[in-house]
Amino acid sequence: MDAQVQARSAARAAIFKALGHPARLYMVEELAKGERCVCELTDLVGMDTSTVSRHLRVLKGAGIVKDEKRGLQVFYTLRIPCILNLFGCIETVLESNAKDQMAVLNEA
Amino acid sequence: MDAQVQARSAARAAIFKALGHPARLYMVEELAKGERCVCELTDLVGMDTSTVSRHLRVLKGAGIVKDEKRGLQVFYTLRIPCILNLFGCIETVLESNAKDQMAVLNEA
DNA sequence: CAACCTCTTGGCTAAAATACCAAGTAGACA
DNA sequence: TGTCTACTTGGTATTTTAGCCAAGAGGTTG
Repeated sequence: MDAQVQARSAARAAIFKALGHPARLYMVEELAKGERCVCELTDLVGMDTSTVSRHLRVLKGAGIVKDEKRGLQVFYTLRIPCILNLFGCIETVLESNAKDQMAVLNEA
Repeated sequence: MDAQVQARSAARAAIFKALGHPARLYMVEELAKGERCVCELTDLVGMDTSTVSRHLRVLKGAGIVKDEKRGLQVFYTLRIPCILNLFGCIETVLESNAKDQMAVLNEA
């Protein structure tokens, strides 16, 4: 793994990493429906506002969302809609995992 | 975020999380070309065998790869080829980030 | 069966992520 | 101007992740 390959993998991995948290992923799904302010997302995930704010910063840092302040509120938007395409394959993996789990249970 | 939604997001996020490490992502890309034994992957990423083995366990735990022992070696294979479809969108995000970065530089 | 090879696991340490509360910032509005 | 609202940041404790070395497990081969 030379320096260039390393850098490429690191850049890609950073995006997956940003999506690799339940609350962040859920917020991304919600943002797919349209822009949301921090307060809405906070209600949605049921964590402290400060925690939600930090999660949003991670998503922003990865380039997945962008923010815009209007009045007192800050609205977040999905920057790259194709993120949603990812979910199809993820679902396939989950279904496959579930099937394997069933197979294991049947063996017992 | 009720229990069911929480569980669904957690399951999905776990897969992204597994992909969210440079070495693991690189190995997935390599496995896209065909099965590889641990020793080949170890050479490729240039880490300790034990570290590579642990990374592979993470990928296996997420249901992304499967393993098969043949003789002394253990061969890993991609379990769900559609994982590769994910990269297209990731690349879009990276390109978009790069553009923004350029814009910031030009402002200065 | 003894030496060897490939891989996994135990043990440990260092670094990073996550969550909360408290405090700060910035804008709205009486 | 003072206060309220929406959000971010500082500080901190806890948990998780990542890496290596050493040791074990499982198969091969002389």
